Amino acid sequence: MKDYLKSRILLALEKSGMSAPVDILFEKPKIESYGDLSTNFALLAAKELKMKPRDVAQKVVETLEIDPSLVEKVDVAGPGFVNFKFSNKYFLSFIDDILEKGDSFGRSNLGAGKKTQVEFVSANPTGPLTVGHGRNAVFGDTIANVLQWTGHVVTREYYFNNAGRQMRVLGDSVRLRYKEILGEELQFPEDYYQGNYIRDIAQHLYDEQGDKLKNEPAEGGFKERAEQEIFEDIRKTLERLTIKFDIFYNENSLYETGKIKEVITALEAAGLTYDKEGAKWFKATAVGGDQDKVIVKSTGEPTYRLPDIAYHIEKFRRGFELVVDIFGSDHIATYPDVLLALKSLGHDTEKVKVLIHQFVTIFQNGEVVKMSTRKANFITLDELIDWVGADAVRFFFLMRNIGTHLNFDVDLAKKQSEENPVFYLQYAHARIASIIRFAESEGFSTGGLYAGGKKGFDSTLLKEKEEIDLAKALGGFPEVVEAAATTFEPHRIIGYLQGVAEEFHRFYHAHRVVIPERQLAESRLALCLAAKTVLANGFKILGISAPEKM
RNA sequence: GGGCACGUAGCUCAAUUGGAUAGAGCGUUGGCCUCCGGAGCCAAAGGUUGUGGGUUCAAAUCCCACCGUGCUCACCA
Repeated sequence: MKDYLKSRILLALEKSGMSAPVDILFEKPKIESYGDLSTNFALLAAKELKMKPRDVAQKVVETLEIDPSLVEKVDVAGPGFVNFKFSNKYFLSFIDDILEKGDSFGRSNLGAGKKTQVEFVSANPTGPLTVGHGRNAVFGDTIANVLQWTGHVVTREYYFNNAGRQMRVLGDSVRLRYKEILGEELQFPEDYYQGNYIRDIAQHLYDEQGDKLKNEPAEGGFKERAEQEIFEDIRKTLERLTIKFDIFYNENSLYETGKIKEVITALEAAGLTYDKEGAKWFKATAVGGDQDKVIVKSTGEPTYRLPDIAYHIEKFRRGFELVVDIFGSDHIATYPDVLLALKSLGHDTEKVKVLIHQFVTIFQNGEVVKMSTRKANFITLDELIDWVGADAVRFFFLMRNIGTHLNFDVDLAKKQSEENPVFYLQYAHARIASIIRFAESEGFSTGGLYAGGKKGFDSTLLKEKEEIDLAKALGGFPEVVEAAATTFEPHRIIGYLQGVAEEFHRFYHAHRVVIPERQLAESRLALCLAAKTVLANGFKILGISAPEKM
């Protein structure tokens, strides 16, 4: 529709001897009575044309030729907006389109098969996932969904490191807890992992092997067992949220295949490194960075930057045309160095999209709970799912723009679990399902409304305001999905679906669907089916369930 | 102190990326079930968009200053 209007406007401009020095863009006016679509090109072009905005608009409208069965009214308003009001016929045509496309309605080829990687969660296996990881996980998975719906070929990837100091401490924490189970009195260091899950792992080892491990060294089986159990927990937690990864990428492989060395060599060859105080530095200041950074410590161990750079080079080498990295605001200072190094090695960093989400602040008993994996005072993602359910967890994390600091009041979430906003949407879906069941029990065949490309209903029988409004809302879905993809903001889909649910409930309260006038009933059933389809497709993207009954 | 992000109704957040009268949910107040699901609908109250300047036809949105909050400034990841 936008393309059509644009071409007509360009034609009209030409006919009246004006050129368009600006792009013609459309938007939906906030106020319904202004029309269905609006453009401000006259306001933008006025200066260039040395005319009043309203005159430009007026002239174009006068010479505009538009199919009257699609557009009912065109007028000039305010300082020079041109408003278009569409016909009911146009809105009702959405119903046919939705029923025809079914569960693929909303898909597009915006991404044109672009090979895309979404890297998210990427938590090292040192403890259970926390609420903070939850935001990352749910957001990342949904971004991946949105990109898939817009025609990207997506790989979901989890990057982790099971080597290094953190993991050594983890293993030793388990060892000490194991010793405690054997009855040994000891001082458990404050900077070790305090969580009860460490005790659980130690207990499992004891249950299986008794005291056979009492002389096992810190580096031995304790660490391996801890990693294995914790990873299994992480995987299970993610699965509860319907999150599945295609690849778990181990940082170690970058060392084993010599990729780390290659990066050092490449940076050296580019003259971007120097040695100082026994460490190797990346000369970031030479390529626009604010300060130089260490890439190899004086101990000979690389800092996190080096594997990160190598990992991203691997992403490029593997052929990803779009690389989406998702992490929390605590990593805000780390990625510029990495991008800088990639760029100076000749890689196209435009392909990398870094999405940073702000922290989740947990309130419990009216107090802020500071989260730390090492200290045991964190709320796990599993607990949160137990309290409010997987659908609500996903929905809550997706409702808000990732740029906001999210306040999550656990007590409130628990208490209000039945009045959660997610239910408003799911209720609309379940209600439609119920209507369809009822209609079938009254002898209607909803399956026959649209079968094999043949319509079994007449949408032009729908004339009520609530019917038109609902059809209008439903037609906006593909555009919203595309907007969510281009802006990387899935919360737009939630706002949209709420509007759809609202229009549906309004329609439902104003008009009965299953009525004696058979043809009208069938048309309304088709409208209901279309609404159900849009809701279900939206839920699919968000990763929440579409219940037939509640 | 530097960098990044944020500040919108009592609370949690939106606002089509610079558009026309700033919107939802929760909470508050008042209505609506002979009827396909009342987990719903309708209505009301609630705002100087942190403050002060600037840019233009138009600013919650862009620029500057200040106030406040979070994250971050490692040879930890």
